[in-house]
Amino acid sequence: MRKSRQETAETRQRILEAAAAEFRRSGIGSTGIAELMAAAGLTHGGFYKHFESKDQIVEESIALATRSLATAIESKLSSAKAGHGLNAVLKDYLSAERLEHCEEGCPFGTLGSELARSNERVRQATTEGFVAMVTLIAGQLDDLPPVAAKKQAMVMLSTMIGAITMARIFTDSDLSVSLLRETRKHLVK
Amino acid sequence: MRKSRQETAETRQRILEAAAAEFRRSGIGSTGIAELMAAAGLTHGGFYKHFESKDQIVEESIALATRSLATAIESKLSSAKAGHGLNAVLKDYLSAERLEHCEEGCPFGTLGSELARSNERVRQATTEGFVAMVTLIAGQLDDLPPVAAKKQAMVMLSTMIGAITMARIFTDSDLSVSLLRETRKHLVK
DNA sequence: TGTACATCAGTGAACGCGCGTTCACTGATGTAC
DNA sequence: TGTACATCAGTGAACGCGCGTTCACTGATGTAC
Repeated sequence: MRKSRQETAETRQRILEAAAAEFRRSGIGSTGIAELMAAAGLTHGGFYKHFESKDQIVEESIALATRSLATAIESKLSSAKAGHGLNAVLKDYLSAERLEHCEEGCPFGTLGSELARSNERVRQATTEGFVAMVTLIAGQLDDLPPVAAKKQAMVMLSTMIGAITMARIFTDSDLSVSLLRETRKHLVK
Repeated sequence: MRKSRQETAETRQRILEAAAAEFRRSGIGSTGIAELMAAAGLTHGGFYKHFESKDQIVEESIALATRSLATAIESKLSSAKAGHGLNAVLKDYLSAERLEHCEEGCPFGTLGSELARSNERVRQATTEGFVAMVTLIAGQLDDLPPVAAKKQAMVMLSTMIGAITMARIFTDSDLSVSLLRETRKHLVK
């Protein structure tokens, strides 16, 4: 049952989005092709009509997830009052909702240690995503010269990532909430 | 070829140490029982004479790894001049050597996102390890009241974890080095 | 202390399962005339 | 525009492999007398 070109393209995109969510929810290694295709409403056999390998969809879905995050941050920044953009981003990123919903969360936070062991292309996509987000955040630090702003933004972003990563591990949810709150206070000052 | 009680205990410890290193090097999901037993100089079949399951050794080896890290931090703190303990810890934790040698590194940094998906007991061991390390670091912040010192220490530690996690992902080693350096400067000030 | 038997650490083959990938097949879409 | 054929998205069975776990076996250690 061949599909039209448009349907094929839409299906590919649907698989990609399902993958970006499933990988963030369950991890890259623990998410099988069958699981990810089922999340897109298909059976596993058709996967290879759209992607060459699991490696390829990992790479593309990480790139998609970082682009989504960048878009979300941009929209938070542009809808906030002047001078309050960063605060809005922090409030969103370090919120209880993001803590719970890995599948829509920051791929650096949900997949960090797995990405460090991924192949060159995946790590390259991740690095580029990180740099793009650093640039966005640095744009908000207009009281600093550009180079210093980038350095500061880089530290801020990795601080946020460390906080959400650890908060997701803790068995004590008070501790999680406290870490997110204190991190926000620390970065906002 | 039964072994003496002492030999058996030593072997168990050797397997545990090998596991703590292999899990940090290659990840929990990607490290097989056979691989970990080989690293301890044994074959896979004997594993179940010492541990009930992979889950059990994961839990015990995470606890071991966090204790090792705590010991390393304590030793850095006690050998540094008064008031320079934190700086010594930061210099060590955020060093190029730790960046390279995952197998001896901080289990939070090398395994963070995998730990978040682990079972309750593993997450419990991780949470306890984190709190123990926070207490150590808070002890150095003697210009703050105890509660504030704990909060500050908690943010500091998760900042360090975020930085080493991201630095291990980047394909651009200048970026990694820069992130570690800026994080150190940020935390020392 | 010496002896006979029970215990058990370690080995390597085997089991069952899940995973990434391949393949033959189906039938709707795309294309050439 | 209509027709005949080629293409190919999607299905589900199958393959090969690696993994966690089990098991029969070996021979050295532990224990009871």
